[in-house]
Amino acid sequence: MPALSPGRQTEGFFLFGACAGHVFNDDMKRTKIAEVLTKEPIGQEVTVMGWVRAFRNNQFIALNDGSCARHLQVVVNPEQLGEQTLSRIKFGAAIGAVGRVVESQGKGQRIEVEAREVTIYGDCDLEKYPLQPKKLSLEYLREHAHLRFRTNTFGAVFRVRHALAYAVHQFFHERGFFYLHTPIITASDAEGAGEMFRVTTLPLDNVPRTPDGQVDYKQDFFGRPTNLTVSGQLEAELGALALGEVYTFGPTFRAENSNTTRHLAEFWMIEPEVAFADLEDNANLAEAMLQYVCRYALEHCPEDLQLLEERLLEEEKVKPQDQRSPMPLREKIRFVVDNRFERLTYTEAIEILKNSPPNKKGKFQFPIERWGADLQSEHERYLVEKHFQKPVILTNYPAAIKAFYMRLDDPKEGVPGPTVAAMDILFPGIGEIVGGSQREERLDVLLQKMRDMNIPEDELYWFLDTRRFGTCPHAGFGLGFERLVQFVTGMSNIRDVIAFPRYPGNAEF
RNA sequence: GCCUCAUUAGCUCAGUCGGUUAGAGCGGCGGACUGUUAAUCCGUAGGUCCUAGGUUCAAGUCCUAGAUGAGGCGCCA
Repeated sequence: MPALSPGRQTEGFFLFGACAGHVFNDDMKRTKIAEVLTKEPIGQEVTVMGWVRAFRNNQFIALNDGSCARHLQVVVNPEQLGEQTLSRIKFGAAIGAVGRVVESQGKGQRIEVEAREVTIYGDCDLEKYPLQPKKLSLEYLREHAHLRFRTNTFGAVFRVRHALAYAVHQFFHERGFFYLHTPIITASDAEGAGEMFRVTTLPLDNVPRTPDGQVDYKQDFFGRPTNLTVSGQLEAELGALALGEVYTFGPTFRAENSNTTRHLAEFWMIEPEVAFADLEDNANLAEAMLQYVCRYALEHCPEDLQLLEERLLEEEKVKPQDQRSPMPLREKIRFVVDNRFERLTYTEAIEILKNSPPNKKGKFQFPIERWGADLQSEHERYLVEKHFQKPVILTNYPAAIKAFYMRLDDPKEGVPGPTVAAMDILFPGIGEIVGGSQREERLDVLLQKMRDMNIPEDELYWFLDTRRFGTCPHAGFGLGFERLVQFVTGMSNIRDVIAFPRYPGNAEF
């Protein structure tokens, strides 16, 4: 690490990292580029630090420090600077500059910094540096994910991701929800949300066995088999039935061999759980939350979203017309904020799909024939993207295709079979972004369901205790955070909205 | 897990019907440049044509298998 200021390096870096504030070290104040560009403190001297994005005409440095999408133009005097320093101002180099903020003579920016002093913190060897000052493919950048934060696109994606995460907490906090940290390592695997990653300290090359040849988990760290969590829902229910309204927001793990643009083996999930709430309350909450966080991003990330919108436009130029987004990115987000989501039952959806042109013309790969079949993504896409052209909340699915904990509906005229109080929220381009339900709070109904579905009661005694003692109607949902980030940033592959994606065959970095 | 497509210079890609010495743009490097905006101009280096087999007088090009990547499907959030 190049010296910043002898004797105070450690403290300087600590402060810089810890509070992201103004103090860099005691004799040097770093002003963030976002602040310089917003406040435009003309005539004042500032110290800025960042990474060189372009050096033009031996004079003009485009400097970016990650605080915002825009670059600050730093103007240097090549004669005053000297050849030695001049030759080290290269794409990717970390530099600092001290100088006066002035109105720019050029057309591309309103203000610039006239540097009287330039410090090189870190050189960048461009023969070896994987990034180049040119357009790089997302696939290439994915292979260099440790450096892709330094590009315009990924800078924007991760600033927007942060804003969305912050907005999620703000939304729930404002409504009196408590943030509950549910366990990441869990012994429960009866929920059936997906394949699990085993957590063990047993030696794989010499696994202890019981006399009958089974793995002896009594000798494992926890004295029993444990896995990484696939959902915090069951634990969140325990919290909700005491604290009233809780939410979780944490990492979730699925060992499914999923190879798609919307699945990860490690992803972040938001799971609110609300006591004394039914399915309608649940749908209202999910809709309000999605609109709140989308509005927050529109208001707080205008420049990043503009950049991402232009990027998407550029990316879609090469696609045929019918595969392009019907609206520019920000308009699409605004549309979600301003319009009520379409709500309909599974039974109603089946009727629409049955009579839809693609079904009648045999265009669906899986034709809709009977009530009770699970909807394929082609059907969901038709409803969201063609029929309603807005987010859709589908409710009251057949009980047979949904999880055991969902509340059994009262029989209803015109509905061929038993249904549960489930809901899925479908977004254009993303598909299922939310899955939730009113939970089965009646012990006898729940036990019967568990027996029918072969779910062991004794392992879930703690879950069933909520129904044994002071049970109440309650509901909740799970929202895939990366899918939300996908929607808001317009990134088409989920691997590009999480810093270090985990998926089959890939755990780099 | 299944299906489809791709893999050629650092990156993005072209390479005709199987035929002589595999090209371009960008990027890099060297130089010029005191108002640039993906700066510009001049010069220059850079190749295991993914790997292993096979067909052929001859393979970047055709065939087989594998690896890697992308997209779609399933599983879901």
